[in-house]
Amino acid sequence: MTSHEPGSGGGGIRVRFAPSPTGFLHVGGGRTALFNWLFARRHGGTFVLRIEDTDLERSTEASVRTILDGLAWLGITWDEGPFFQARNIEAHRALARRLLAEGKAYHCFCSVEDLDRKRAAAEKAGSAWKYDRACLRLAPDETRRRLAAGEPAAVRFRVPDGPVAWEDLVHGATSFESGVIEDIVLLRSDGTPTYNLSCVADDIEMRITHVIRGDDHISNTPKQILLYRAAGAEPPRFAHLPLILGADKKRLSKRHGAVSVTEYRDRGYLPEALFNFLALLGWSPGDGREKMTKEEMIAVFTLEAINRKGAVFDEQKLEWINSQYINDLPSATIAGIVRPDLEALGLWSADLDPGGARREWFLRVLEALKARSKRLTDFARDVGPFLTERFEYRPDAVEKYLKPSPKTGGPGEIAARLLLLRESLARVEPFDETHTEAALRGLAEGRGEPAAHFIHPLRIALVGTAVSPGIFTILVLVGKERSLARLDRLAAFLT
RNA sequence: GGCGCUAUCGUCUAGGGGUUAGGACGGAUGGUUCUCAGCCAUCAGACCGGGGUUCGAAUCCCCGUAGCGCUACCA
Repeated sequence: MTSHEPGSGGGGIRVRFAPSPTGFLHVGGGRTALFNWLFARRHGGTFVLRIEDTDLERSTEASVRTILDGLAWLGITWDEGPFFQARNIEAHRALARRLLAEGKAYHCFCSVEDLDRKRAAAEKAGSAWKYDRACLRLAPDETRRRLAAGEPAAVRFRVPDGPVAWEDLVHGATSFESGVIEDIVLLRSDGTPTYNLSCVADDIEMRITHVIRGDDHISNTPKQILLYRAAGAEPPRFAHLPLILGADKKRLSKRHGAVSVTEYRDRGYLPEALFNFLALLGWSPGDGREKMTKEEMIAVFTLEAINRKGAVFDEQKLEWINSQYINDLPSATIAGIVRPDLEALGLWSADLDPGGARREWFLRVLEALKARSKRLTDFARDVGPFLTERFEYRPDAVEKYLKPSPKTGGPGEIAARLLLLRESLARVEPFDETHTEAALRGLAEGRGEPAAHFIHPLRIALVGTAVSPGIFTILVLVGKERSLARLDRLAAFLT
């Protein structure tokens, strides 16, 4: 509907996300997928998922699963695939053979050991190493003879001279002198294709029009463009995304903390929040909007608006966005989300289910907890005292409000206050916020004391912490019977 | 070392010849208040350096510097 840009006709825009299944879905990979997805959706294009599993040693099925799970969780849906690159190896080999036949590639008998040795020597001498094309100079007869003798040979691409330039959709004009590019290996001596070959062969076959990937691929791009040309194919457009950085401005990695998408899920982040945060890492709509739905992003997304500078992953901001999303969530939705956690803690019961006797009440508890929750995991942490009598008095709360002080007196006096409060609350009817508040304040006033002298110990009696939603809100939520019992319990604890 | 990319508050960013350089997170202060969170208000906080072009440069160009990335028969 909106695809009238040049290049979008005749088949439309096709992009791909091509992770290698050697681990979890990294947030950097997630963001790459996200930008590809946004771009495809913006232009009514096709988003292809391709698993680059040509490194059989390191690729695992578990990794494929976690990547797929991560994408699905983020709400990134693919139109085609997942395709497994390893299954396309024959096609990759065929391309290499063709280049060989056309004289655009050649056999190389140099051993990995020899190459390593030469490289190390050059490095020691302080000079840059590039493959010396020793095997390019071999006489055709000799090559044939050694091949016939069964000597293992890699296939190298003969990199043509001259500049290679492209108009990067993020960076603008970018160019390399191909003199600095060595003759890359297309086929290893065991006959398996390497990344650059497989990538180009598949992108050609899948008719990819836009390659949107990380900045770390910039130096692969001239090699691949040369390969496209050699293969007689039109190179796609390229867009290189800035890297996600840690606080030290180095590429985000495990030593910076959590880097996997599923890890953020487990830590209580909402997929919409992570998606939103990741999108804003390097891209902005330009009008100051921050909290945006996918649809709003799709409506205004352009690759040109992506920043060229690497962006530091700031978890504080993620947490803030997450709290915004949590606030918008109906408590019934939150109930569904926290249920597994509560079940694990043995705190769930059937009457909390939809339609259950305590359902309404439970939703009110969640509602009360919502404003101060930054992550979903906060609910499981805070909801305990509402569901069970088995909760502890937090040491920091005891330290803050139950220690003897000139103003509040010692434990005996605090306990006496709690008992007075208990007596007064026992008479409150109905037991709602207005009436309980009137009772407590009336009691304090009558004794010429600040209400806080009753409120703080009451909070600890009710939930064990120095922090909670409004005191009368939780008082009503805990309910009369249980509140009175808890006042007794704390009074007993103090004496 | 070589090649490449990048450079606006601590962080994410807007702006792209003339602006009091705007917003958000985080921080600080005040207000609301029973705590915390929230909310409201206010404050502090930036154009890497040097040259050029220009009446005028954060913005365009060059040089430098710094950071990062790549430099595999990994992807």
